[in-house]
This record gives sequence, structure tokens and C-alpha cells, in this order.
Amino acid sequence: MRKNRRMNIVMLIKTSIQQAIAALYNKEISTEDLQINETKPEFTGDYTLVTFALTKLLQKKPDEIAHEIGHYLLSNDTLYTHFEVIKGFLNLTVSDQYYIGFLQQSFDHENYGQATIPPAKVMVEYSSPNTNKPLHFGHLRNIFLGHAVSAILKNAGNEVVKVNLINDRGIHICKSMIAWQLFANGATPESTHTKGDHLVGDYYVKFNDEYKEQVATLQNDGLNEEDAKKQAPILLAAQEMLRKWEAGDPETMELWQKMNDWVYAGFDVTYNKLGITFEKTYQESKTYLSGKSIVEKALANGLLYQKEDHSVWIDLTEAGLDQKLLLRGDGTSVYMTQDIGTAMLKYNDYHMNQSVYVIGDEQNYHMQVLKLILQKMKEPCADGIHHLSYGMVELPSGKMKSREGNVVDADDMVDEMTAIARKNTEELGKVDGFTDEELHRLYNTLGLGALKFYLLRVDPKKKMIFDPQESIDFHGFTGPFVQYSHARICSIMRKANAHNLNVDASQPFSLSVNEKNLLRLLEQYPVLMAQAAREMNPSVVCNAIYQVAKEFNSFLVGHSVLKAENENLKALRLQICLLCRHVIAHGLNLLGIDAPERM
RNA sequence: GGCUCCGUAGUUCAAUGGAUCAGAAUAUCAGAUUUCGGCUCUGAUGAUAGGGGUUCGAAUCCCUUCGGGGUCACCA
Repeated sequence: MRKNRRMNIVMLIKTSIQQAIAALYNKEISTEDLQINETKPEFTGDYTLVTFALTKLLQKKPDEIAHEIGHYLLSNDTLYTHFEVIKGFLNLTVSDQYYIGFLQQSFDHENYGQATIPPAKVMVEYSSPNTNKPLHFGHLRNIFLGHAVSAILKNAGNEVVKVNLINDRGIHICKSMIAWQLFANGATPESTHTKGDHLVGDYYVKFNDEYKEQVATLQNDGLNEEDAKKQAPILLAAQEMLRKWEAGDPETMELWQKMNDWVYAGFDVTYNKLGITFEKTYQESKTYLSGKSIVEKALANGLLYQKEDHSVWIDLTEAGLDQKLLLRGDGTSVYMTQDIGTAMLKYNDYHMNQSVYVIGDEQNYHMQVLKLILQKMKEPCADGIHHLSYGMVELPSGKMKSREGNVVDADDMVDEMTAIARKNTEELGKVDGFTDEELHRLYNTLGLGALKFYLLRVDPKKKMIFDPQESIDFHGFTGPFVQYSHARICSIMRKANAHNLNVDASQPFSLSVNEKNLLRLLEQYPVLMAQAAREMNPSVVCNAIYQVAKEFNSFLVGHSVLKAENENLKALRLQICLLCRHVIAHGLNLLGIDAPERM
């Protein structure tokens, strides 16, 4: 418990400055109003107080404040060994003793890196595929984000429920069904040796090809484009199939069930390969009706209005938005209706404080409207809705458009990454003694590590470009570099062979620049994990562990661990190794990436 | 067109809703290292789209011009 309650250095500094201000000026200030930055490397010091904000309260010039507080701190608090004032910035040097003490407390702390933010029960919905085609590369950012954010929230003390919402009904599903019926001659995943989701996806593509041809033929026969698009026989057949589905036609339901099962089986294989799991899966075919009754209730309460054709609408113009359709004239539900129903169903199941939707930013407006509607309905689930919006992933060749056929399949991408991991590893020839199974697992670990890290290292809300060549380069700001650093530490620890880890703290130490830099990074880690949780931003984790890995490699160049100058120093450096290893593995784990001991 | 998001080194990304010389990675160039793993390290070059404004201080806030994305469906 003592270890969990350790106050981080920035808080310690703020508290001591707060005391200094009370003693020197008899003024009270909240620690939140104190601005502490890391000291820039070109100046002496570890942390810096920005004094400009204090000038009003203290009625003094920045430099004066900085000097007075600096002198006070140095003579009243052993935390500091030095201070320097530059243009109103008070640069403080924290004693090596503090960092050595921190290391003693933390190096073997199993849970080091846990964050503490006010805990809550949080649902995270992610992946959310359609059952008419396989997962493609664009889905991967969503899946990895959802998985990582869930782990990050859990690490911060939240209770997390991971859910998937499968869109398994609607006209797009019927399109692949009708094409299969027309062209497949009864082909199955078994008969064609094709993964189920890919097989169904093939017929979705087939539908679109056939549709295009039929439209062209009709236009040749003299129809205008608009009519041709509406009258293509295969489209009419799909629409007819949707009506049959909604009516519960047994034959249609059977086909639907069969093809969906193929897709589910295919998805399972992919999720499994990616290491992705869910606690609960919702299906829209089972939730889409519940939205309807809610809307009808709201209509009765006068919250909604009905047009002459019986369609039901909500007026959001007061909030600066539009009017939004909630039920079609024929009484069937639309996307928004389903989402209303699903949101309430989820809440009834779990009563969570917060419900996170990992959904692309093209649905920003939709999600804004969804939340607003539920708020207007005074539904308890409304306020907890949080859209974790992320930007599109583009390839260097440009945007992926399913219509233009430059979509990269998720399974193919994973296979390609794994293959490259194999190639790179074999060239280095450092895996002697691995069994075939271990090799297979290693290539998977490295390939997926590269992919996940590259997709997670960018702020989610920004669009990004995925460059397969760069991600697998295994150099620089990449997953494999971090994994490599972990394996390197493991190698040192194996050779250290359970060496004594006790540091005699009574011996005076003086830390090198690298050692202190590393300790400073390690000390900040839990604070960064809290930030990652608050912002739901895995890129914070990527950066944190990359910094540690980078600094560690730099440290190794100038310092020998196993041949340290004396036993005490060796023990200290081994402690540093252990904590670095722990932090790297901990961070990778939050990202859903394995940390190999050898590679 | 309305609403909205975004323009940072050649390229890909950073910079708590303000603060000391805008940081990395990659690429390029120059070096180090027979070492605990050469998937390592050190150094150099190189950027805030243009113009105004607010401030002691702006990549960040406001206005504007230009350029790009998204969205405005009885699709999901």
C-alpha cells in the first residue's frame, strides 16, 4: 500500500512551492495554479517553475519571485540540490538521493504503472463490423484502439466492459445474400476452402459488379441513369429479400443465418489472430426493434412530431442542428432508431457510468445527434455517451475506396507483417534454439507488434497515413524497437544470474546523466498512464515506453551493467534494468502487444 | 453552399486550452563501437500555408485569404 501512495515528484515540488509561498509571502495558492514543466535539456535542472503566473498574486517581478522561492527551497528542503533563474523561469535540480529512493521503492513493485483516476464503470464498444464483408485494414485502427483504451482504462482502476456490436441486418446484408443465391451454386467455405467472411465478401463484390452491368444495360436500352439505378433487377431482388427478412420468411432467415455463421466463424479467426476479445456481443438484428418502441413512447409524450406520411421526426434546430428522421413513413426503423435502442439496452444490461463508442470521425454528427436525442428523452444512458472519434487511415497510395478496389484486407495485412518479421529475424540469425512453434509465435509477436504500435502511436483523433514499409522497418519509433529493447534487458538479466539486488543506500551515489534521465522517465510513467486514461489516448503510452527504450539504449552505450565499477553500482543498475523492463512490458501490454524475452 | 475538422523539416508524427532556442523518427551527410544483442549510439542539415489582431509571451486564442478532409439520406 505504501508503494501505491507514493506521491509523484511534480506533486512534491508543487507542494513544497506552495509552502514556500506561504512562508515567504503569507499567501495561499492552490497547487493547480502552479505551473511546473520539465526543464529543457539545454539548461541545468530537472523541473521548472514558471513564475509569470504568480506576478499578480505576489506583486513582484518574475525574476525576484524565482530567486526568493529558489533560495527558500534550497535551504528548507533536501529534495533540491541546486536552482537557477533564467528569464523568470526557476529551474530546480532534484537530488540524486530522491531518485535512488524512488528506485528502491519501485524496482520490484509488481503493479508499478497503475494509475489512479476517479474510478467508474465504463463500456467500450469497438470493432462493430458488418456481416457482408471481411474486416479490412481500416477496421484495424478501430479494433486496436478499442482494445488498448479498454486496457488503459482498466489500468486506471475502472471496471471495463468490452463489447462488440455486429451489424448483421439491412439491405447491404441482403446484397451479398442475393448474389450468393444467384451465382454461388451452393458454394460453402468448406467446398471452396475459403474463410467464411471472405466468401461472403466475394459475393458482396459480385453483387456490385452485376448491379453496375445491369444499370449499364438498362441505360443502353434508353433509361436515364437515375431510373436505371432504381430498376436494376438485382437491386429489386435485394429489396424484396429485405422485406422477406423483416417479415420473418423462413427460407430467407435460414439463408441469412447460414451466411452470417460463416462470417462469424471468419471473424473469430481474425480476432483470435489479433488477440482481441470481447465480454459481450450485441447484434443489431436483435436490438433494432427496441428502438422503435422508445420512439413511439417519445412521440406519445410530445417530444417528437409526425409528418403527413406518418414518418416520425425530432426537431433539433434549437441546438443548432437539423431535423432528424427517427421512423420511416412505413414504420420501419433507421440507423438512428437502432442506435437509440441499442444504447438503452446496453445501459439496462450494465448500468455503466460511461459508454465509449469507438467510431470513425465521419460519424461525428451522427453521434452528436444520438446523444442529444437521448438527453432530450431524459434517458439515464445519455450523459455517459462518449464518442471516441478517430481519423481515417490512408495508405501512401491514397485513400482506400472499396469501390475502387484498393482495399487492403486485414488478414492479408497481418500475414504480410508476420512474413516480414520472419524475413528480418532470419537474416539476423539470433533465434538458434527456438522450436518451430516458438518461432511461429515470435513472428506473430513482432509482426503484430509493428502493426499495432504504428497504428496506435498517432493521436486517435487525427487522420494518419499507414506506410507498411516504414512500420516494418523495425527502426526508430516502432513496436519492434521497443520489443527489442525489452529482449535486450532480458538478456542482461539472464546473464546477471540472480545477482544481489540490494543497494546500500548509505553509500553516496552520484547518478550519471543517462541514469538520471532514465529514472526521471520511469518516475513519470504512472502519471502518464493516468493522462492516457483521461484522454483515452494510447499514443501517450507509445511515447512513454519509446522514450524509456530509447534512453535505455543510450544508457547501455556508456554504462556497463554487469561490469559496473563496484557491486553496489551493479545492483543499482540492475534495479534500473528491472524497472525499465517492467515499464516497457507493462506499456506494451496495455497496447495489446507482447514483450518477447528473446528475438 | 451550411456546419465541422485539419494545414508543422523532403516524408511520417510530437509540443497540458499560452511561456526559455518548436521536439522525435525517417531520409541525407559525417562519425563511434572487436563491449551486457550492429534491430545500437553520437553529431550535422532541415519546418509552424499567407496576412492581420489580442498578449509580457501565439504552432496553440480571435479575424481573414488560400488549400485539403468529413458531414448535411426514409444508407449504415
